[in-house]
Amino acid sequence: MPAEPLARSPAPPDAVLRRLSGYAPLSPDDEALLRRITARPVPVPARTELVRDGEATPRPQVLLEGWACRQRLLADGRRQIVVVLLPGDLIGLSQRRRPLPFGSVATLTTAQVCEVGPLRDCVSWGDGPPGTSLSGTGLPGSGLAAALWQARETEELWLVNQVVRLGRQTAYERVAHFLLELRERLAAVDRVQDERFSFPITQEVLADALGLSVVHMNRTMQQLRRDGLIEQRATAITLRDVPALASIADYTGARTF
Amino acid sequence: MPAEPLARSPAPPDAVLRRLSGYAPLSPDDEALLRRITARPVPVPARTELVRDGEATPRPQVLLEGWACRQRLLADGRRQIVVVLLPGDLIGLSQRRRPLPFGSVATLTTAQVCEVGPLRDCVSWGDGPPGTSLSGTGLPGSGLAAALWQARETEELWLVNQVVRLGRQTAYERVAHFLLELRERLAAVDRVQDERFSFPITQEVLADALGLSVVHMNRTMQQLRRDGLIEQRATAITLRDVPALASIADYTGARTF
DNA sequence: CGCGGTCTTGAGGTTCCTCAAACCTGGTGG
DNA sequence: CCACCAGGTTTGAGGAACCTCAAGACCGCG
Repeated sequence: MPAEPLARSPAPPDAVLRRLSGYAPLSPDDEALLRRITARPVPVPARTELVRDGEATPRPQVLLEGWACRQRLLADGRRQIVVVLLPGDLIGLSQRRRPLPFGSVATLTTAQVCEVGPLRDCVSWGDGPPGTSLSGTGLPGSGLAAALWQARETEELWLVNQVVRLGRQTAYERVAHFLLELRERLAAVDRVQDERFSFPITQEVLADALGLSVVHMNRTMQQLRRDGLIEQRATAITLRDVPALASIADYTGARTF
Repeated sequence: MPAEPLARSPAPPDAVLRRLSGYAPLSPDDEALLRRITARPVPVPARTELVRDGEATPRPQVLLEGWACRQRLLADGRRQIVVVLLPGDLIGLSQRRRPLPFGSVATLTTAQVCEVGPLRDCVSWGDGPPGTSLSGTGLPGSGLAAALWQARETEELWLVNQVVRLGRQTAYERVAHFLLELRERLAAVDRVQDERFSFPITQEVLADALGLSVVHMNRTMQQLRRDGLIEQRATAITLRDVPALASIADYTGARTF
């Protein structure tokens, strides 16, 4: 921990480290590498494009502070946010043989971002679950590679959740489900206190994430407030009744099962 | 090609091989391995569960014939099909440290399935794009590992497509978009002739995939037929005007860009 | 011939959307 | 200090898209 009395309140040390160590035990070397790599974050304003759509070889980056999203725009201007990215999330780690229209990545708020090219070079993904290295043990490997693998699996889970929300849930259910997912993800990087967390996005963004119009988004949020399920003040939100929300949303977190 | 005059019309040799070799050049050894592994397909009836939801270590399988899907069920019976699986698609290749609610995998039609455990053991995913092995060349590696990697990337693309369809497109657009995606995927395994391909699923399945009710699904298909965009006979479908469909759906294929 | 599964049609209702305007809040400049 | 503005939230009203319920038609199959 730094000795200087930096009074920045929203700076729980190193979101990435927290995230990844939650997936697999990291060796001191792994931790040192991560700390070194993320030592020089760069401030980025809101609405900045971090990865262009169709880039085959995006620069590997990590989001240390602030929110971002992966999104796709339709020709007529409609926007769908595919997934919201939170502190500790990795961006552009996987390269492809062919450019694919995965959508662009852009910041939603001012953010702290860090290039982590070394992660791509230093880490052998071969240690991830399907690899040979540890297949003898029958268990996924440990260390940075395993954690990165698990992070990728988790990202896929978010996509599945998003599909279910958009395909088969009502507006009310969608918001509840989405809030619970955010809560779980933010808790993993120590950003939830008493079911309360920072919520720095506009209803327009929320609407684009959940496939709704701004107006309906607004009315749905009001309903949740009236029902005593959430409470919103300034740029923070409190989930007043997590079990009720979970029941409404049919929420199955990553830890359940 | 086999010498026996097997009159089975829908048996273009080895969908997996076609799929994977489209992603990266395969060595003769790779091809031999694939052929050997998929030599003994097992027939499976429709509506058979291939992977249970939440399984951490699913058995690696490959779909050689027929259609399947990854789906998630809500407590009240609503079903969302997350992704449709076609001949040549891989199932359950990635294992996880923790069981995650990815949804179950089930056949939609009678199918030919093959267990491919060796793929998990024999292949070092470390040769995939983010690995060290070929990072010196600046290009993703070649061979089976690279192809498997690319297959995984492509699956993620299907999820993104699905999110955009469900979140921001009308029923009409969704169907058009979905049909174009199927066409492209089936073409990759040589199952499209003159924009015509087998389409063995009911409107109920289609509805569950596209987040619609059966009734509305039906009316939407009728509209597409009336507009001369598609033609359906028995269990096959013909796309009569691909450019028009692409324009309606704002379709960006995997090859475009 | 009857039967189950699928497709189709009709009618009425709900959810969600669009358009439009009002309101609120924080910041800026006169 | 106040007028003004921009961005965001809130409200109202009417309409479009989509849903549910229910029944009938079709079709392959035993």
